Amino acid sequence: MTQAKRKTVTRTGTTVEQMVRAIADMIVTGIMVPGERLDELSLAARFEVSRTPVREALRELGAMGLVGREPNRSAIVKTVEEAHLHAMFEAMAELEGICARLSATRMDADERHALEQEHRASMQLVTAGVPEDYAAYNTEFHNRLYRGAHNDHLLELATQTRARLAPFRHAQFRLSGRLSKSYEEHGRIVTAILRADATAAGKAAYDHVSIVSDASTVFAVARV
Amino acid sequence: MTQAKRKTVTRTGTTVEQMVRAIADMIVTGIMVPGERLDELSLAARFEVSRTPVREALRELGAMGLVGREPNRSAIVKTVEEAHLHAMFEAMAELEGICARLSATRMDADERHALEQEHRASMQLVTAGVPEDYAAYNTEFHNRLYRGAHNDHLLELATQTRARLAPFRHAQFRLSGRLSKSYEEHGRIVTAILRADATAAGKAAYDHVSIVSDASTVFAVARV
DNA sequence: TGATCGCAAACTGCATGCACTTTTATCATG
DNA sequence: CATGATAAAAGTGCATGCAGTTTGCGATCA
Repeated sequence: MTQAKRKTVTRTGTTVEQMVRAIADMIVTGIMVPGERLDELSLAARFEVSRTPVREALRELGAMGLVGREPNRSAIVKTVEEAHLHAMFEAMAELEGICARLSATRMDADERHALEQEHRASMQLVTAGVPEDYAAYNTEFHNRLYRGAHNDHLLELATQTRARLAPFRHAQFRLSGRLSKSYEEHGRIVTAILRADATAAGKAAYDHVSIVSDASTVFAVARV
Repeated sequence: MTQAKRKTVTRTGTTVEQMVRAIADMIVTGIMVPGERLDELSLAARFEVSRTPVREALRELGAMGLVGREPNRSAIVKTVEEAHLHAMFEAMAELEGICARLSATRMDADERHALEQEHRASMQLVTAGVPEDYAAYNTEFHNRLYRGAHNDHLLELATQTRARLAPFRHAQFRLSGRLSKSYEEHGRIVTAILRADATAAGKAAYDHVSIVSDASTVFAVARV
């Protein structure tokens, strides 16, 4: 049968897909900074492949909006300039609002139960005060909201937008007090959803993201 | 397809970009039907290029969500199955609603004026009764709404979603009466925006898309 | 000194080739 | 006659090569 080459058959498919993920990760985590050139030869060397798969990966990253490409010019990590950053946070807030609103009426009993349980459990993380741990939980919380809307496309848009904003939201939980504030805001969202109060849920989620936006912008401006 | 040799520099970018556009167009206009296989060699022959740029084009179309790709398998025109179709229309409605709501408070005088003028002018298209012409105007109308929100990211999400839905919305204006109905609904949106009534604009746009959704679903189901 | 031109190195765009995988056609077997 | 094995054909994944474009740098000249 097929011998699993060196790249074992983890859920990653082709070489290109692995590279897309790897590069996207570097951009999103800030290892690669906006404006940085991504020349094909270096990347090929770095990943120990030829230029062909690198080119395909860059093409895909371009379509994803993470890198900019112009003919006969190196791909560059896209600068999310301030205006667009604000736009993205605003869009994110709207999307979260929609997801929460729909979740309020569409989540089934299991989903509601899980949401509540997890939220309660997260209180420990707040008191523990480890930003990384809470950030991980936070991501899961929001994903739960996106899934709760029972709308695959919305899930896709929200996930995609969130991924692009990740680098700018990275340090938010280090701000003093933000951790417990976040917990409180989550609480409002959870309560509204459990009550099936769509409007309240939507508003709570919208506000939640807006606040994050304010908190993060400082950071983003400081860094870029 | 006979003018591949010399690329007229100005108009289109690279070969790949041209191909992406061409293929996307074929999918969107229904020339290529969902499920159809897009094998690299045939496309290469068709466009008189080698497989390399074809592969890159398919990669990009995959990222755009128009074609599905799995390792070692031909790319296929994506079937937007019914469940997801409904999800996408719903998401589209939400996005349009947001754009209209934001447009109501953010459009500047020029934009408002242009919106109104164009809408008025479109009445002629209704009486003329040529679905293709009205469809073209309709696209422009909606783009105007997206831009009016003054939010690049939202614009991107809306454009992207709309592109994916295009094949399923294609025949809507052939339905008897849909043309003038559409005009009326546009009118409601325009009026609300000119009045800067954000809530009304949002609702009108949401409803407008929802109705299109109903009208198109019949078509989609019948065809797929 | 500084600006400009020209050339070579670096890099991208695309073609071609080969290895491996999937699909299809053929044929043997119950 | 259906079924399963199997080999050829078709197709994808990636490497390599070459031509054209961009870029960096040094020589030339005002």
